[in-house]
Amino acid sequence: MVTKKITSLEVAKLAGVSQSAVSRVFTPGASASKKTEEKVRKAATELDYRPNVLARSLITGRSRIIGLVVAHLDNYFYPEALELISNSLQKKGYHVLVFMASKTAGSIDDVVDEILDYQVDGIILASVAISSNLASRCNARGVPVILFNRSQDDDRFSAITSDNILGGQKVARFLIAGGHKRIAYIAGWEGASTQRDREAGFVEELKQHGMSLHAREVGNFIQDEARQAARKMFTANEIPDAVFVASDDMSFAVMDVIRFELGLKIPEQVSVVGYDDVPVSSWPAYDLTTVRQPANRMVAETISMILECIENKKTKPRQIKI
Amino acid sequence: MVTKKITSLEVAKLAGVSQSAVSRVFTPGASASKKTEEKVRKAATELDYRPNVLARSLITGRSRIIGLVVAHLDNYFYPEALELISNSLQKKGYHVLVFMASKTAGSIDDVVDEILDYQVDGIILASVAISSNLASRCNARGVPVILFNRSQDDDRFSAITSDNILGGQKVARFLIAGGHKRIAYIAGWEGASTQRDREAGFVEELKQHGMSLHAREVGNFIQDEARQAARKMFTANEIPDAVFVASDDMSFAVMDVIRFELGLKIPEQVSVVGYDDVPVSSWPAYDLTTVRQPANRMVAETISMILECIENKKTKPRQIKI
DNA sequence: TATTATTTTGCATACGCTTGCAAATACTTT
DNA sequence: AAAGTATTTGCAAGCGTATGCAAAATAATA
Repeated sequence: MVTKKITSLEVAKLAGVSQSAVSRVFTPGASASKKTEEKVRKAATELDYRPNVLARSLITGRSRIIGLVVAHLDNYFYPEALELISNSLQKKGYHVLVFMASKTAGSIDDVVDEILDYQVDGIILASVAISSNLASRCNARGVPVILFNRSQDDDRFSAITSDNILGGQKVARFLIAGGHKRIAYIAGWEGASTQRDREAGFVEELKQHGMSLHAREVGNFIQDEARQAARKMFTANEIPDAVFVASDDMSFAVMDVIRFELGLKIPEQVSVVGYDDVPVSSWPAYDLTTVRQPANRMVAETISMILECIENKKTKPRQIKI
Repeated sequence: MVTKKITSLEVAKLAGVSQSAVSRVFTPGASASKKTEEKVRKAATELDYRPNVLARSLITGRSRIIGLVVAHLDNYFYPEALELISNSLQKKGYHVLVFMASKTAGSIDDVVDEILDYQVDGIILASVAISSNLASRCNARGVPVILFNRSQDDDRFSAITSDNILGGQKVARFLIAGGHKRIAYIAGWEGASTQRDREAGFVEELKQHGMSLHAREVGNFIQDEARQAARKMFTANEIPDAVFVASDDMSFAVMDVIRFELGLKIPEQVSVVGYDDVPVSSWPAYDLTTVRQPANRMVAETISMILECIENKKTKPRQIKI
């Protein structure tokens, strides 16, 4: 039960070679003759040996671990992203250390500190903001930080987002084309760049067509608050005939209020448009019109960017819109 | 930019103490005088020093990393569980290394190998089966393995499940009490213990009341297949007046088919009962009757069990039903 | 075959930390 | 103040691996 740990040294002994030889066999790109390689592999299998990644990291300085910070997994856009990210990294030989961050400001910094303790090769922040102080700390340690689905006015790290402004514009055009006159908006958390851009694009495009928001509430990307917002908005004097909700997640809550609490018909009396295109939105019970976030392309971009930063320390951070 | 790494030695120099002293200050339970502690902490803050977890692990043999294998994040029960697990472990000073496992059998073993490379202190398999061979390898290395939401006839590892038999029974009683006569079942993947137990309890309880399944199809826990199953089941000659679906995730697909493809009323013409109680099920658009899986209690039990195994190597694996 | 160019190998050191041990310091007690 | 006890400290070894260097083995060339 208390089985001894198998080290490269034991394998070396059994194979009749030096410890370095064993190491070389398991280090891609190192030189070892066919013959020793064979001997070593045989011994390794026999002893069920596998190199200790941690010890290796200590020397190489690379852990092949990527820290991922996620705020809320209840918005279904994130499980999807997480799955994609983890899978892609796995293929490249990296692995994901997950950290949950409550939205309380300070906690993020603590969390990132913990991440750094693990000597991660890079950090992905999914919809999470980072303090300027912490940013420099990561920078100082040469750990690249990438913002996923959020951008920040700080050129010390890269940010991957979809083109939320364009997305907002498209929704506006869509609703205008549908002949809607009283167009409303339910915002997400106003600290989020995604929220700001979506709204900016939306309002801007309305303006281009000589229209303005008929009503506006804030849902903070939280279903409960979105429900409140919807109740307020749709019990007012003149209710909107269309509403753009800043995330699918909130949209569902809004639709529920509109249909089941207030008894209005969607889309006959009110049109609802969401954002993200999470799987549920295509389920017939909601059948939500929504703006597709190209999650897989965003993830692909994120991965390639973070790997590039890791391989090549001098890569400059970039902000990418998809 | 290429900032030197700050090691305990540098802190020691600055603080005017030995390197061991620094280590002791950062090792809970080690002895250090008030005075040195102060000096060290001051120097550490000044240099922004934090101990290297990896180096520490190399010595202590504990990495404070838990490997978590998840198959599919698209069933919303798992994001929830993942969030809970990660949060709880974080509180205990552990962290989660996530691995996605495609359902293809072999890949699980590869994945677990990769996990072991990281010298994890324990492994949690969420709804994933493990080969017997691998089980012994983990055992040999003294790495506890815990099955979450699945059990297996192998007493080398612990398993945490809810009482799926009881759950199935309850559903049967509920439907019988509702006066249903033609009760059907849509199964999950038949290799899963959760599926088997749910069905066993369900069928058993029907039998107790002198009834048997009116129809049965297999959905494999996959929405597409559940849809197929529903189509087949509800276009037959005598359609069921109630159906128990082995997971919420499948239930939604089934409901969609019943309501929107076939135009039947739920619950007037057909009753649908699911399993898991994922958040969506309580949304009014579905308003699904479902069996609550006590996710937080299951997680709590999982955590306490795995920690116990880690602290105390001689803890025997146990199978727990909640 | 003798010579040179190339590849393979082992030795020894280092990565950043913890920990047993013994010396040194601080605190009690008579 | 001396002896004894408890606490703190530094030294040095070691965790399991990668890697520069020089020696040894092999391949290529003359």
